[in-house]
Amino acid sequence: MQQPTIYDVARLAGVAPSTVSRTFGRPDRVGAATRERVQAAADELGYVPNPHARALQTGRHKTIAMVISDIANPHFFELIRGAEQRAKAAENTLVIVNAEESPTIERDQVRGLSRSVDGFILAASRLPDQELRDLSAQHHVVLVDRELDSIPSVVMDTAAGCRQILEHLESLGHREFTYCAGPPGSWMGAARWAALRTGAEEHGLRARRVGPYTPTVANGGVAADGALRSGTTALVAHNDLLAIGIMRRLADRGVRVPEDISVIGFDDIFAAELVQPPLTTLGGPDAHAGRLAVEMLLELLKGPRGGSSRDDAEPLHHQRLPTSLVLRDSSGPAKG
Amino acid sequence: MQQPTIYDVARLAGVAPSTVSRTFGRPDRVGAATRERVQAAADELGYVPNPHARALQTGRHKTIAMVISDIANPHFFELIRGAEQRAKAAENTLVIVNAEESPTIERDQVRGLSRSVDGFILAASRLPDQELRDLSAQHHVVLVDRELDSIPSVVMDTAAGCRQILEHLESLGHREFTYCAGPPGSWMGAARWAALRTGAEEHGLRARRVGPYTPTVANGGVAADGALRSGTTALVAHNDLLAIGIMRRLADRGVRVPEDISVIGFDDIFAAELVQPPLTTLGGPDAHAGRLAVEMLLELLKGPRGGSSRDDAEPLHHQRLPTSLVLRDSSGPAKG
DNA sequence: GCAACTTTGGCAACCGATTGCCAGGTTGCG
DNA sequence: CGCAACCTGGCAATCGGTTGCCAAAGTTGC
Repeated sequence: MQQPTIYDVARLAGVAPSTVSRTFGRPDRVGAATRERVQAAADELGYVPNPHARALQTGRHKTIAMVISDIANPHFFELIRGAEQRAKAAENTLVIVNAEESPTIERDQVRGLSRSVDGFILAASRLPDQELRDLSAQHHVVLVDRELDSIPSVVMDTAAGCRQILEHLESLGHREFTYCAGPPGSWMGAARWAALRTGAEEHGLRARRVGPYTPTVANGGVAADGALRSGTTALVAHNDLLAIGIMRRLADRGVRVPEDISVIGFDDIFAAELVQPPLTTLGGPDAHAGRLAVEMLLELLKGPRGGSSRDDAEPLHHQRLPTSLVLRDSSGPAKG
Repeated sequence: MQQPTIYDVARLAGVAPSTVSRTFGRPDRVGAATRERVQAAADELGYVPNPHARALQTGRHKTIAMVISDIANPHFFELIRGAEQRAKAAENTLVIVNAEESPTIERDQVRGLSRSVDGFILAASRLPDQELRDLSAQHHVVLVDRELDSIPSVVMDTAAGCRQILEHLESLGHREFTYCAGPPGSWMGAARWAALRTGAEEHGLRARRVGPYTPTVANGGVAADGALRSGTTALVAHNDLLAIGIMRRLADRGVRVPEDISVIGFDDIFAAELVQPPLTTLGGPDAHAGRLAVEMLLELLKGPRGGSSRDDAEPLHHQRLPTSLVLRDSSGPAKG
């Protein structure tokens, strides 16, 4: 039960505790022979350094927290995967916590972890701007799927992505579309709508919006009904989950996809190609985003606050990753 | 940047650090007036206790780790959700780590976290028996989707569940079926096969097995081909992911489901009802399992080792949760 | 052969809490 | 009025490491 400490190791190896500490922390500060003796003793005892004791002294935990707005959303899988890989490569542990789409929970989780981790990656944070600013003033923070001031962030290139969608719709002969909005707190949702609406004109499209809806399959039903009333030929949903829910409802109501109406989602979650018809959706390099976010955070941790040279630091700040529209069967020529 | 400590609070409130500590830890040991002064000072400074310093002294972290064999498997969503809820109710934080289906990674994750958490919940652990025994001798461990010796565990009632599947197949007139096995390290997989095979006879069924396969959609292709060679009328897959992959391959090869062949999965992941045809699958109370696992672990943490009265502790040890077969369209009458 | 320099390893302070023990001040009761 | 029993709150040790500083030992150069 009781784990061995440096003192146990020191006694067994016949050296001082400080020497044991150095053997691990600064091996070059210790003679080769001694180092081996200590190593042997440590192995024999199965010594594992106590991260808390270390953190207490050094202030570094080699741990970073990733707060996910909704862990049940498959969109975050690859993000988590990528982040974990990168973290492990840097010998940091990544802990994942779930915010359940609730700002309150998110806040609590962060508070609770604030002394236990070196920094936070907030994925699709639902926290208000000001709170994020405060947070990033006190802790090391990297945002994913959200951009704010000069807080480092990595997002999918919404503008370019939405342009792809608009082009796609235009080329299929659509004259308008309806956007089924996500939750009010979603920065990504707002960005998507903004990009779609402002870009619509150039593509000769009229943009409408319904919602907001909580983006789950279950909520697709309401969203579909809401959108149908507008008599549109194309639906763009806040994300794939919502899009899939919409398609189910459409099928139930006898509306054919894509013959009667086209449906397009965001994220390219793994279920997107499994549903019937397979969903056209805007995907992005999620795993890469995860890796990048960790990398930026690690970078942030090196230079205490505000990079060395401002010129250097800037380009890292806001990363926009290229997206790609995955064409499947849920989008087709406009009816009529 | 620098977080306030009890010393800061103590100075501001004009008391000794120990009094500040007591204000939070043992409020009744401190006078009402003093308590309020301290509280006010703490609030003003935004004091948050440093969990490491506390852990160093008390040995308790109020944190429990949940190791998931593959975080990309939707099966674990609800488990995580339930566990998180229960943990939060007990004011513990739950950290989730991913083992990526690899025993090595799992081992590393556990080692790395061993001094930072009070206990582990291992979900679908891929570690060999002996290692789990060692682990549970040194730490507080609760198993999910696996049973071993007297290590506390919560699993779905495989035997009963498989009986349901067998009955279902029998009633549809099937005379045999093929089981597409999961990874070799999966205890659940072994348990499922064992239950299916031993129960087959009573239901007048002949059981065959192909595999093992890594249970992903992508691997369903090989599994389908392997199973088809056996010329079976029904396929039972290790889990829904594999089942979905199998159905895709079958569709590609022009085999109709369920007319030509029935497909049944395990877990009832959210995609199961989205695919075409919707998948018949054996589901269980995942969220409940998560809650229960945390509860058992908390219980374990109270009594250091070996409960108070053995009679009390025993019934808690192995929890088997009832499963239910969700009938959808992927299973139907045997061909011919 | 001796001064100057470099290794090597020990001492002790420190990180931020918790907690056993003790002292001073109140209160209660005879 | 005196003494015991409480109630409060402070002192100081402790948890398990890290690290600045120093001394002893070993090298090197002249």
